[in-house]
Amino acid sequence: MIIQPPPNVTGALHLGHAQRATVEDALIRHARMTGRPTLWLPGKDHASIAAQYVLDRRLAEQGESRESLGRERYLERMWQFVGEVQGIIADQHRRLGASADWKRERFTMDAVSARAVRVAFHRLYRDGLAYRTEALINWCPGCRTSVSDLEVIPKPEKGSLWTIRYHLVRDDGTTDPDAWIAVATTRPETLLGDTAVAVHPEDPRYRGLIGRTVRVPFVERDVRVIADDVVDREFGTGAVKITPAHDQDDYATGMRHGLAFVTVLDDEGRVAGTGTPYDGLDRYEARRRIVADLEARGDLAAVTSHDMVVGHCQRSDDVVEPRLKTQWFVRTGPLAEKALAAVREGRTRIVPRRFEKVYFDWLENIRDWNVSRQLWWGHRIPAWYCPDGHVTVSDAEHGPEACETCGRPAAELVQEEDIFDTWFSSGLWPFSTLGWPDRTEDLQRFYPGTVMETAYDIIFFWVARMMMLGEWLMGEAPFRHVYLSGLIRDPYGQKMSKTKGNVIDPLAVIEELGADALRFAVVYGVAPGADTRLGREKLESARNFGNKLWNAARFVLGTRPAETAPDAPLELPPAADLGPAERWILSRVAARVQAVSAAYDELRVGDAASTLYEAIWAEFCDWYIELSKVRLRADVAPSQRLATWQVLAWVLDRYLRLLHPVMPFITEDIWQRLPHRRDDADLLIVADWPDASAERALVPDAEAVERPVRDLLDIVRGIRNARAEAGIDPGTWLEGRLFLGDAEARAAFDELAPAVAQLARARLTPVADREGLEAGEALSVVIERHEVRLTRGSADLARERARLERELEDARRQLASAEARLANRDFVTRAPAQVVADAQARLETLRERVAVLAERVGEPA
RNA sequence: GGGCGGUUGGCUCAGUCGGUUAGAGCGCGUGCUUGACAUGCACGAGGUCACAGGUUCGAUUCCUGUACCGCCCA
Repeated sequence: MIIQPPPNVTGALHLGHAQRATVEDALIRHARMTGRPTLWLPGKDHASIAAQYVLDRRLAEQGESRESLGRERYLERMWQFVGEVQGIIADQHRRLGASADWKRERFTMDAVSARAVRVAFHRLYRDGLAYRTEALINWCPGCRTSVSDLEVIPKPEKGSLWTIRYHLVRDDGTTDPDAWIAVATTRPETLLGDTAVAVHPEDPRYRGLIGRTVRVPFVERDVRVIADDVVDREFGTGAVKITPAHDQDDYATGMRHGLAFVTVLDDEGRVAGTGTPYDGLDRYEARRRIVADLEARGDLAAVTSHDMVVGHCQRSDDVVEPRLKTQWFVRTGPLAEKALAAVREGRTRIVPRRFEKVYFDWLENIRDWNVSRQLWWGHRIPAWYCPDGHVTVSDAEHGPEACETCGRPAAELVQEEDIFDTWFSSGLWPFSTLGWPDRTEDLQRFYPGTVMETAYDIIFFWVARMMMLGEWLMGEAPFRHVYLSGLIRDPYGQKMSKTKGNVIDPLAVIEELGADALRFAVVYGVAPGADTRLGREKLESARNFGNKLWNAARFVLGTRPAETAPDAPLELPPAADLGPAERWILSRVAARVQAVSAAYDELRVGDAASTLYEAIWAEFCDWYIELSKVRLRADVAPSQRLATWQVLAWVLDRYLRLLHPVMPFITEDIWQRLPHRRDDADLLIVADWPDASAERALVPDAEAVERPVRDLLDIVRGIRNARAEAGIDPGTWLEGRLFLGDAEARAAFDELAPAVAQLARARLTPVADREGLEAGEALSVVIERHEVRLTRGSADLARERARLERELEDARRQLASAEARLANRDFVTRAPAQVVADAQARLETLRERVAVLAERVGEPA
């Protein structure tokens, strides 16, 4: 069960979505094939700020604005706009092959969500966790709303540090032109809201000034010099102005010292209410004027350039201003405690594990959650105020019937103008999508979910909030696993962005290379929490892989023996008709089924993809298909030809099933053309997942089955290498003799001789012992306990000798190292017996190899 | 300032509980119209596993420190 973290309703599919959707889809498809009940619930998020930002720009093009329309008409336009674009992202997910339950698609602004928001807030209010107060919040003058701490992006900037003189006030109320305290500030315009000057209590420079009164320029406000040990004596002059209504630290200082809080900026970031000529000026214009005026009156003591960090709005990039505002807050302490416990107790696991620390740190230091936003697009806070100042919070669709406190009728109540932070409704998503607060069948069946997948940069926004609200309102964490994916970057490790122009559009990739290629490329080899670099090459190699699979399927389908009935079911031949190569590939398949199943179970989709790439390309195509060609030839007994083809079809069927979650289109297409078992489903998407133990039961002893064939394949490789090194044309057939060092390999060769000959382009006559190899000057290939001697005069014998000498030298070096190791008494006595035994066996093999090679080269061993 | 992650062939990344012989893809070189596939096949070159110490019979792997890169938080 997976609830899709809802993408922004106004957005378009980007690679991050594509990657997450692919992982989620692969997990869901795997679960579906294993017969588990699955639900993948898709949705869209209304994204207040982002949506308003987009709509406002559109409106501006038409010469309209939020203000000119008014709230009601603005919202009409928004719904209209959302109606136009809301299908886009879902369609794009469909094109990617996302097998979500589209009938249940949900939207954070639909009626069910709206009700969930009201009920949740009412519950929190009743539980004493929602309250309204005036507090310092982050204000974005561009978006004209408060924003979350997380939406304020600190950016380093070159600024200035202005040193300003505040003159001391004499007993007669006039200022002393010759006595002042110089304060340093990066935001001189805020001096209009200063209500104190602070120095460090132990700073000898200012000890005599503590308690004195100074006058703030322009507003002519008299404020005291206070002592507070948060003041950094090293910064500037060691004296700072205190603006409690416009600075986080000053706010705290103001609270400690009981200072006045004077607001001097309005919603648009203009100076307001100061009674000075600066009123109505933009904050930066006011800054310039104030600096100039200070200079004119001789109170600007110094200006120095200053490196600083300034908070910008994530959405509009405006500089965020701290401001006092009356807002609704959610008390996070009790919520965070539960959310922390769920992970600490292992009820929810974060993958990869190291992100648990990030989650803990954040929740342990969380501040109360400011849920009010001064926007229109979103869920309006269900709080009503009566003329006497009473507050009524209601979860009823049309609001309360009367004031909860004094009973005044609804008509006299006024609803809160503000809406909820988008993340409030997102936080309810894991259960609001299932019908909460009703105890629906879905809710009982599918809550909590299995996996929540999202990018790690969104752990606080989504994961933490869903955890808090799920624990509190449902009494249970909303998911068992939190899977954090990494970010997709360009081939140089840069984040993709439109301004950099390095964006890859997933839809263009789907057009050109196909959805399967895109899916494979974005999951191939990726690990949870690790960023991925994606470029053209990787996309093309994913496309090539699909092409390879397609061609392999063409081979299998095209070599179907005429004897097989067209509707013959997929089945394996009797064990007696299996050759060594067939047993080998079946054993390899069993290992892959095991590995891929484990990978999906452990959410390692990237590993599943890599494993299959290797299995299908390097094992099935490069070796088994090549081996099978010989056994499909017309001169082979029909029963064996049939058996071979059945194995080909069987293996292809297994790999199609294993690959289906990642590449659903091509696997389904091919699978439809293959024969099936009698009890198979009609569609691969709902076909059975292969069972690892059943596959293994076909060829129980993996090592006994695989080793002889592996040895023969190594011999083929060795012969190819020797030929190439000796400069023999690859088309030339060679004659040779083959000595095999063990009975298993000999038995395998009895059956595979034609295939080995074909692959190595060499007709090999087996001999009983090494003496039988003597056949004049020619190529020698020494593999493990086996040896091949090729008689062919066209070889460049000097090069052949050089190759053998190189091999001999290499073998001697390895032998020396093995001997040294075993000569070490500490190793023999302290290392585990198995390791020593392995080393011993290896030593023997190397000795023999050195002896044989030395003899071939003509040197004494 | 605190925390996290990374550093492995030209590039991108794997590397199991520490076992001596470190893998893959791309790129590169050589040769191939071998009847599934040139989006391909075969073969090959290329790595003192960032650096310095430590633990160990043995370290790419574990520990400490250093350098550099990236990210998160304040």
